[in-house]
Amino acid sequence: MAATTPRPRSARRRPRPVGVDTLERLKRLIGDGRYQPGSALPAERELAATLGVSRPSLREALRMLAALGAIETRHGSGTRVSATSAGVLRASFEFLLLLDRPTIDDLLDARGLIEGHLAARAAVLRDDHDLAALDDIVAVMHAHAIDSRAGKDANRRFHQAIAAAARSTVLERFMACLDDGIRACIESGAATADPATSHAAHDAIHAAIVAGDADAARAAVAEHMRLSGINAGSARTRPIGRPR
Amino acid sequence: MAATTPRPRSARRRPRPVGVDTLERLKRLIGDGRYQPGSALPAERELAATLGVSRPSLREALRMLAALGAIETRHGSGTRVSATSAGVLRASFEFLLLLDRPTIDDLLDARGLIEGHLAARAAVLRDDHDLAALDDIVAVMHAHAIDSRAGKDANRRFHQAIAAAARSTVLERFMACLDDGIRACIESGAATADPATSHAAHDAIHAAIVAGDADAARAAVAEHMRLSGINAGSARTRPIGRPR
DNA sequence: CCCGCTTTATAGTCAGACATAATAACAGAT
DNA sequence: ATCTGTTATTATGTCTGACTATAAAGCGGG
Repeated sequence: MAATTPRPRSARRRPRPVGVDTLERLKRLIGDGRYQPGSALPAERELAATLGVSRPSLREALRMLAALGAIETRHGSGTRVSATSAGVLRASFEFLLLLDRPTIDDLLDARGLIEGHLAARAAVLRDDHDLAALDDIVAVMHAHAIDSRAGKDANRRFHQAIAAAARSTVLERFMACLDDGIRACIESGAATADPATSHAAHDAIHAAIVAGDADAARAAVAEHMRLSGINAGSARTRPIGRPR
Repeated sequence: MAATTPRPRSARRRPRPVGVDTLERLKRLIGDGRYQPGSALPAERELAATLGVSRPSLREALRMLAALGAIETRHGSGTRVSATSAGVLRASFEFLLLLDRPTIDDLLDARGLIEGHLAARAAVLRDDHDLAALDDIVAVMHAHAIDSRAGKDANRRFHQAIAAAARSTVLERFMACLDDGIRACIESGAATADPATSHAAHDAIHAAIVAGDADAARAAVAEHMRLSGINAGSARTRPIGRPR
């Protein structure tokens, strides 16, 4: 019985809960490609047996992965690894907004910075495929009102296409988060989008990317953010969300 | 009992799992200030009874909140709401790196952009308190080698202090995520920090912020990133992490 | 050939019990 | 009176096992 408690106090580490430990193991399995993006995970009972944990513990791990945006679960059907990493930061960011309540201006400022950089990179790095995609989207935007269903959708895709052409997944994800937050503000009535200047601004950005002019692209985005699209009114420097 | 299944097929929405539903309810309670940051949550059994759900379901919700960085749980002690939102994006971002495997250059590029902006804002917005904090940290940095324990700690606090002075929680969080990722690269040996130029670069940034010169601050950060602190070697344009 | 039923595999949910860790209260020795 | 070791309490950690609800495939009848 001499070695019943062999671990010295200094190196003492708290044993991880099984659920958390299982999360790490699954993370690793997904990261190593054992479970490919878009593919189905084994059934809960089976996976629990494979990993040697109980189903409730496995479910805790799966729920954490779902909260992180890594998997999607459908009752009766099964669980699959998310096909893309596009949703990974979103839930966390939404929560961050809830806790920190930044002002709308802060969100717009951050977005302007990042999207300007993305546009500048896109102007340099874009290939024919990117340009073709942008052309298509701009055409759709011209064909629909900016505040229509199709117009909003094209608007979103326009910004996504720029981010994709810039070849920086990290900033692309950040941008998507900010976009979510700003969109939520607009839809909750805290700010309103002004359709008037949108077409012109988008065209300017588009033209700069086509021309391969990084500085012009950055400037066009800054202009777009500055005069607008967004009228935050009196709430401009107020924390977003409902008051506590 | 006529309204047992009143929902029409068109408005049919999938009922949320109890665990997910409970997550939303807790989010709301935290967001509304019912449970203050840093304060303890009721015990699991009690909270489960209050919310009218079983303990496993509540635990799923709590685990999701923990994965999002919103709460911290300690065996035998209890669960408390995180005192700050500093950890909220981290776990998600770590997972994003695992899935997307950006290059180190991508991380450095993003960090340079954001920190440059933060430094520029800090140069304009800083108050006496910020300047005093920066002075202290710079003094500590000069007193210790950059690769010592205390030096690394001061280095991290220096960047955090700049972010704090810039008054943009959103970008501050983004920066912290990037910092985590870059730090992980350095510690895993994929890149090495070069102590030689660090002091000079930090002093330049510090001086620009003290002088209130936004452009100089941005330029100093760019210089810091460029020549730099980081030697990524052959892995420079390789995806981070171990190969799949 | 198509529609609706049945079957089967899956996630959703709960109840209850026991194990383990952290903390506070208490009794004893110094 | 103070320090220390023990004990009691309360908290989370974990599992077993059963049952329900859903989705999708298979299958039969029209």
